Amino acid sequence: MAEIKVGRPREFDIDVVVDAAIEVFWSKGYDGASISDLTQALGITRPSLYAAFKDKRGLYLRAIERYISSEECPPLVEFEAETDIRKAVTAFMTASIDYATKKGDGMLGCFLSNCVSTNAGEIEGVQELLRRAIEETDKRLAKRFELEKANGNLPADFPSQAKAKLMFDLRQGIALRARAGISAPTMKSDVEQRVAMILA
Amino acid sequence: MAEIKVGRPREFDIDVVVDAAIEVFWSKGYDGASISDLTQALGITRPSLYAAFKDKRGLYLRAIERYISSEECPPLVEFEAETDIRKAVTAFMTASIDYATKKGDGMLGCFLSNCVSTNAGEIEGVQELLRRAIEETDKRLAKRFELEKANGNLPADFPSQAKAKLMFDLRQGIALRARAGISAPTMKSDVEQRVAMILA
DNA sequence: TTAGTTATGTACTGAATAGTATATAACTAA
DNA sequence: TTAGTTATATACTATTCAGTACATAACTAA
Repeated sequence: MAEIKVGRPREFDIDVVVDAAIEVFWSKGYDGASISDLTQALGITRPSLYAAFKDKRGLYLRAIERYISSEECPPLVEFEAETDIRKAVTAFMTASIDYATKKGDGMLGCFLSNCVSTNAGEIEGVQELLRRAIEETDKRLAKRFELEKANGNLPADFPSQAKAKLMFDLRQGIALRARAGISAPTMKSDVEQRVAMILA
Repeated sequence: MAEIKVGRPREFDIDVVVDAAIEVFWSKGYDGASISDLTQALGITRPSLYAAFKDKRGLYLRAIERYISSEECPPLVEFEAETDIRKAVTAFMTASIDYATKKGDGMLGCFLSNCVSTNAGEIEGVQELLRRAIEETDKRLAKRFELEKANGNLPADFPSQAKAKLMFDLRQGIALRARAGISAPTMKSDVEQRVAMILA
């Protein structure tokens, strides 16, 4: 498919704009974020927004897709980066807490957990994206465990799938607690115990 | 405080109305639920709504408070009702899955997790209510474990607090998965393993 | 240059929004 | 009965909303 460019080029970087949209949706919610809120935060005009994303829903779906596919999710990245499996699990839990609490008041928790999930039954296409995000994260976590098993660092009967889901689900609890204003240090007091449990 | 009643009495049961409001907010979200949506579902007129709850936010806070304080939360109630602790934990997990998946499409998951949490940073008073809800649930769960310890059904060093939070956090994962359309049977395949882990 | 194409800026539209004014109905207390 | 009080019903208002029309600016291809 040869890309033939004609006409005036777009004046903004679409990825930058979508990143900004994530922030707006995250802090205000889908219904709470008006087009004016968005255009102001994204630094583009209304017609540009509609030309690039068709409508508000189009921008929202695009934001979710970007959030899912980007390698930005710190807990997951840190889990995969740490060489020692115990340290990796610990990093996942710690990063989950930090990520959920460090951002501004409106962006506490997790974009998927505390924003997207609200519209899963309301906006066409959201539920599918959310489901894909969950299943892919489960797989990524389990993959690492399988690798450790192959290397003999985990017992052969280690239930990678179940443990992956366990870690994921625990993270949702952390996201909700962060959203409720519960502090990082409070949550971190349970990390060590949980890591031991996950690897038991 | 002697209640002196004067004038025309309210024609609707306020608790019934608030219950209906929970359903509307849960399925449409706070911003997504219009006053017209609400009055229609509650079967009352606009002026009645404003007279009884001051404004939309007042009704929302009232709905959250009722959801928290009511004994309706099935997982918690079943956890407290079962006599055997292992069966009780199993009941909690199973009921969490059933409760999150059995309701209509808009009401999947959990009202607190998948609706209220979205507005925690946006509407004055919501974060405090959410936090209270979490802390009280943690306490209720831990209390049961402490009771079992006193009766010698759990080891003396059983970390009731940590286990309570664990159960709560797992439930949030279940709520999110339900919201994403993941089925109850799929989630139930992990219950036995998780129960064993909680009581280990 | 020039024709064709696309993005942007301004200004707008019709619909939906939260909240209210006013009149009336229905109750209580005496 | 009657005066006082409160809920309801209808109808409204001012605002905000998502989405768009139209003119203009800026680019590409030739």
